[in-house]
Amino acid sequence: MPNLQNTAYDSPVDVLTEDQARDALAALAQDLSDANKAYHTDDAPKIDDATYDHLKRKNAEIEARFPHLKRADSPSDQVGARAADGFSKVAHEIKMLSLGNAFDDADVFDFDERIRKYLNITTADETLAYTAEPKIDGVSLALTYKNGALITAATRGDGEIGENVTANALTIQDIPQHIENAPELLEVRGEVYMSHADFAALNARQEATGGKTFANPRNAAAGSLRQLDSTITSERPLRFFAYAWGVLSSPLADTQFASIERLAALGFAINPLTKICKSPEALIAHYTDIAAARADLGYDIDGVVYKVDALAYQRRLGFRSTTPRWAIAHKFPAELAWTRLNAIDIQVGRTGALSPVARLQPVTVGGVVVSNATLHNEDYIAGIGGDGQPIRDGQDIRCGDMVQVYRAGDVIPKIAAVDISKRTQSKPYVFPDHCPECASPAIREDGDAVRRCTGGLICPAQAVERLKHFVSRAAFDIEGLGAKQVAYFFDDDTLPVKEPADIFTLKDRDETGFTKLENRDGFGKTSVKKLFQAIDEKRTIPLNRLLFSLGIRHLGESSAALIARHYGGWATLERALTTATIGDGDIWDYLLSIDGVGAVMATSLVMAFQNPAERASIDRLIAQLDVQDMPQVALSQSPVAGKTVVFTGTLEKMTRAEAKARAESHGAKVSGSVSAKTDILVAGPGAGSKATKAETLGVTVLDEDAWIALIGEA
DNA sequence: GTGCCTCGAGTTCC
DNA sequence: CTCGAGGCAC
Repeated sequence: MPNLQNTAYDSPVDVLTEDQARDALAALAQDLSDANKAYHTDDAPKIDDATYDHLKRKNAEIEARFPHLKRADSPSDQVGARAADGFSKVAHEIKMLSLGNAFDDADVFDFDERIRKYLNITTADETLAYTAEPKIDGVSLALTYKNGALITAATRGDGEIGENVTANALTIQDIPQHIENAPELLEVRGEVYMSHADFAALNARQEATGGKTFANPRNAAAGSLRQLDSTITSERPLRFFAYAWGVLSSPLADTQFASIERLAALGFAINPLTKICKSPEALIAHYTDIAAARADLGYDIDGVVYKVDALAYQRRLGFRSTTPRWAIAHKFPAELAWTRLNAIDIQVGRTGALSPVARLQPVTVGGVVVSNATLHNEDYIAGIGGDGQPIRDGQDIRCGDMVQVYRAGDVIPKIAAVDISKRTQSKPYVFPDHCPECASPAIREDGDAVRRCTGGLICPAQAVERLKHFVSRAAFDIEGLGAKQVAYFFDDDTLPVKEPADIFTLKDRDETGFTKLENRDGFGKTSVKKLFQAIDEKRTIPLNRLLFSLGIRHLGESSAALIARHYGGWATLERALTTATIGDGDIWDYLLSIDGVGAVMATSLVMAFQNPAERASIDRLIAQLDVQDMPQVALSQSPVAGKTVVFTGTLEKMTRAEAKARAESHGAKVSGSVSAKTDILVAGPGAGSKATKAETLGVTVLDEDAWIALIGEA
């Protein structure tokens, strides 16, 4: 809590005596540090943003007047404090995607083969070339230039929305503020990084001044780029390599390599190890060269990126949901570390899944201290992979074992191997067959890898996880009511929140609460008022979010949206699912006719609405809400939007997969066989029975050129 | 039945 | 980020 008895907090700075100022700075350092800690570690801010900013400004004012009183632990030097609140958001016009991964040579050959198959290019044909360049281990940044002037710099964020760090980017030497002879609009993408030498010097400096040291150059680069005060960023030796582009008013060139060279000509640093390779063998050779040079580069890299060189091919290959088809990252083998497995704990998830977690003797792997690792499931501990094949040479994992840890994808800690020569436990780990939280039997269904608690709604662990899911970002996303808070209310005897509906009755119940919320530790009048306001705001909720929030098994964010769009409103959806029969009838058939919905999902959905206890809980929730209908989907402009299309015969201008992907991007549905539902048949040479059938049914038949003209593509 | 591709669920550390 | 499972095309 702010140290309000300290009068300096409210006194004008210019009347402070030196002693008062010294006290005030000490109190501010303490309060701001507490606030940061609460904000970051407890997920429960003790003071609101306005107060926080006020205190921080006050601190800066006092320091400005009494520079010699500035403390070693001054809050103005603190790294990462509430930075996320400080930057405005920037939407990426073209999404910043991640890349698929290759871990060995075979994956690289597969990549090449996939591309050749998609484009219908044989190995003998040398028109297919790739670029290969080191994958810098830093922070991605998108720089937008208008008429040659740097307008915005945005971090990747979630790929769609990033943070505006323009002021900080302007302080980076490698990033030109003005460029000549550039397209009117140019978005340059690349990586911000810190060299090993600069990283070591920075940490030494931080240590000397009592500042925070960084675990590795990437964290240092990320932390420096996200400083709210750009004068701090300007003192950090950040560098930048350009490797891609986003929106452009005119093309840079017609190959990847030439485009990057063009960026170099415009004044951007590009990586000197970028090379053209004409075969997977050449890619792997360059990878080996880069791996050999890795230690001497002077900056961190975590692999080599391969991209199809011809932009025309890149365009044809297009994108999968989260990655481009025309690029892949060939990763270096992960760093490994040995440590002791102290215990195996079992966590219970929202769906009742029992997940084993390894508690490890903390160990540094890849610059980060790891103390937990996922063990996935029963079979994984026993040494059996998902395909039934042995993993870790079939070795099982026991408590007390020395295990080798790595971070999969440089993030998730996993166990690579076990040293059985150091084993002390003579018996294999026995996976519990009862829920550790509610003691209900935990069973494993046929063909299922996970064991699940059968307690359902009565299992407290499941109930809490369901609530956490309910308030999560893609569901109700109530500000100030995160996982920590829901768990707090779940265990609170005077104001219990046991199911979603209880969240919306909190305010009324608080009126009669024994110790009113605003009088409790960690809450205040303002924060409670804000919380109730945030809850009220979410009483109006779109159908897709509501459906997702219910936490029905097999129904994730995108499937919930799919179902919501098909039914449009709560009343329609509720009526249908309440009266549906599993495996039979019109409603069942309709559910299965939705592209992307199968029997498993449909069963799960119907059961949730027809299980009396679960249904009662849903009804109590709905009584508190105003569920919004889904907006009518804006149909694509294309003349083929909503039409069902079938391709037959030989396609000469594109492959099957490509034709399908492109038709779908215009809103058409592609089917394999001609039926009464078919709108258009695209027939290439050699079309057989399908063409005949189409004519009988009166379906429009087009040749490939006519189809391309129709969808308006050259 | 096999082989993509996408989604869902669970996980770690900052 | 990864694995497993669901859904669908071949």
